[in-house]
Amino acid sequence: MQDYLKGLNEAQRSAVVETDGPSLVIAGAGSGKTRVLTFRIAHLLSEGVKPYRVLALTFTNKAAKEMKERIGSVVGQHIAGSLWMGTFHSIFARILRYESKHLGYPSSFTIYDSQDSKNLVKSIVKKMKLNEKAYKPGSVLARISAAKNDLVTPVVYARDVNRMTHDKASQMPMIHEIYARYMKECYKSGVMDFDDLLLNTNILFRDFPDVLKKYQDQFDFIMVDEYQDTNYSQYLIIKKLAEKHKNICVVGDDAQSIYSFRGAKIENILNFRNDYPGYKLFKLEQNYRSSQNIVNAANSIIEKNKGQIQKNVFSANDLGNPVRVLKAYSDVEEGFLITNDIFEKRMKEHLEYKDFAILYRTNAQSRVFEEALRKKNLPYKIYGGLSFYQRKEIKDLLAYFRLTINPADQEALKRVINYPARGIGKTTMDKLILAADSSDQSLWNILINPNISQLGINAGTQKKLANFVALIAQFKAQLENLSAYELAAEVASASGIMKDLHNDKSIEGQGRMDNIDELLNGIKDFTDSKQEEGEPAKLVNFLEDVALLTDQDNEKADDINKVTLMTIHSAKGLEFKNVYIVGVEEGLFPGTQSTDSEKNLEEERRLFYVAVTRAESNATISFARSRYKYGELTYSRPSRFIGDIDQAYLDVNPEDFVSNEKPQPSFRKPGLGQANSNLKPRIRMNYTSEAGQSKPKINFNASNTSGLQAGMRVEHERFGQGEVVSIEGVAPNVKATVKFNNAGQKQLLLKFAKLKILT
DNA sequence: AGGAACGTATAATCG
DNA sequence: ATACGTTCCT
Repeated sequence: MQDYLKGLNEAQRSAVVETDGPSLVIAGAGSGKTRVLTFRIAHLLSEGVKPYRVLALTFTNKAAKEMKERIGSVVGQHIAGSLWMGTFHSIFARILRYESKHLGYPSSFTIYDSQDSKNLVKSIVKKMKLNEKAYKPGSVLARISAAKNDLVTPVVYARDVNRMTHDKASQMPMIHEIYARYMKECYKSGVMDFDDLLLNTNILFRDFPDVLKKYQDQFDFIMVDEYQDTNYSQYLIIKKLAEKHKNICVVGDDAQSIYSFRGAKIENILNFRNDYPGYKLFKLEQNYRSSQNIVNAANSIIEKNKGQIQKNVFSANDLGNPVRVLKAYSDVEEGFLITNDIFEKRMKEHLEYKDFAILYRTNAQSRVFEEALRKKNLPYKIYGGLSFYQRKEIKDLLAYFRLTINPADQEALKRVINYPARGIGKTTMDKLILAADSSDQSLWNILINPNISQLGINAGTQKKLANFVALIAQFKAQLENLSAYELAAEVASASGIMKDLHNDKSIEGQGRMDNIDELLNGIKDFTDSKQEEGEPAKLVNFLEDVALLTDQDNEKADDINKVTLMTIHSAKGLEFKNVYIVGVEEGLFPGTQSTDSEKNLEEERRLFYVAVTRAESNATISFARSRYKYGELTYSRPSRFIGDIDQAYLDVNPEDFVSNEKPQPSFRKPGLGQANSNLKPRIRMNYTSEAGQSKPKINFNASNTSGLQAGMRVEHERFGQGEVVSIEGVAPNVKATVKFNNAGQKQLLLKFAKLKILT
């Protein structure tokens, strides 16, 4: 049973088996951190700890899902399935739904994404008649977010001298007031933003000790991954939950702390010893991922930072190749150089596309690489940027879903009340909003109020409003009866979205239609698999998942073997054989915003460290002497970070570093690159190539499973072939446990599962 | 009310 | 460069 301990080194093994009391695991890059976490949880479970008494917080949903599967393969999927494992946001959203009544929220609260938040801020600024030039929604929101992450409420904010001085200095003295109104509007609309999920959890635990006690009792063991990137709000939640049993294990690496811009406090990991005296310290220092050259080069970078936890990361792998530095004259040439290199290396070394990743500082840099890759016909996938769920047509449909679940959701209402066009315009909306504000009610309440006729809206428009209300009410009435897919399909057609897109015969319109199809297919998949596993598969459940998705959670099956393009931030935790770090220039990496303080610069340097340590065999750094920014040609010098790398591990042409030479604009031949690059519609490959991919195979005919018995071989549409382990339950809720060859062990409800009996 | 045409501000990193 | 907002016209 304890075979899994055999493959671990000594430090890893201690970190796995010493589960009592507080532990701090300092995990250097590539040191097998995920294995340790996985085995530690599996170890707990195999010792008889109940899965629902284990809370494990990860950084992304994807990480949680993968870890769950790995744990499941040791202890069984059904056990792993009952773990409280997920991101902070998803776990505490779940708790907040159970406990929402304490806070006066509906349990069906919906979640604003950052665009919704921005729109709300914008409308508040307008209402307050503030200067819209000075109060940029993004900046205002950043201040509000920072306050929330520090658990500073609007009242406290107004008394906080530091914050107020800061706001005055940046010409936005009224932020505290915007903040107060923002909170009020969210409350009124029954919505939370991302930060609220954590803030409200804190409020819940602070004001309702019984509730806190319940969860303190429940969670015997708590584990937190990427602890160096937790903010104060997250820190305090964990601290309170761990207070009773004190079985808390945090894992992290101070050298990889890269999220201070969203409130992460590197101090949380540095001060762990003060919070939990008597803690055990485990240091994972052997890097199994990268060659010696890469580890050494990375070490020489991070050495330039001060105040770190002492550690000695080393590699016992091959020496490997030095870190290579490439110079390009322009951003376009950079694209060609890198893609050529990938093309040739793949041929020469018989590698696969998935062995290559292009990492950049900002999403805006992805474009030239996309174009270069496309010209060379190399398949690629992009993370970040405009994700699938941020597309207009998708957001429109999701807004209908949100409104169906929570009609008070104001941003959702504003978004779709006149889409597809139904003759409800600005004038009408202004009247409604005025009424909502003066009576302190949600827009929806105004709409369903019989006194609506007194608002001076003409009879024709009133009729249109009534129709809209009836439409949403009709959807709402079906929330319980219909599955997620059934209701979603109904909403898509009855709302008129399908018809509207169908009428648009342009290429873009066609693409939008495909996207809606794809979303519906995704919901179908969601519904099928939840039903098969005997879990709720209503629209509410789908929306819950979608609201908290990250870029990385959208990966498609046939996206696997492609070149990866992503920001360095999203590459954290991942690894690739060959990594290209591009745009390593002053003013871009480090960015101009980061060069003003040593603290910011150190974070940028950690980011660079993270980038280099993603590579297993080869790391290549490139910079361009000129590039387009905001549509303007700019010139740049190689980044100071390149100089941070010890020359011994570097392969660079010294001539490229004569950085004072005058850049030569003539290198960009007009007509090449930029000029002819707008030939094709800019649709991302990873979404175009597989519209309809998830549609059920037509010729899969499921067998009648009434006579299914343990030991039989079966085939499943998505999970492939497997063997029935056991059958339990009485009709119609018979459940089969099936061990699939590739997908692991699953429990399936026979009334939903489509299984073909093979033997 | 709703669309076309024009002007302008904009892109850091994320759940 | 382009996405977004405003203005103007129907």
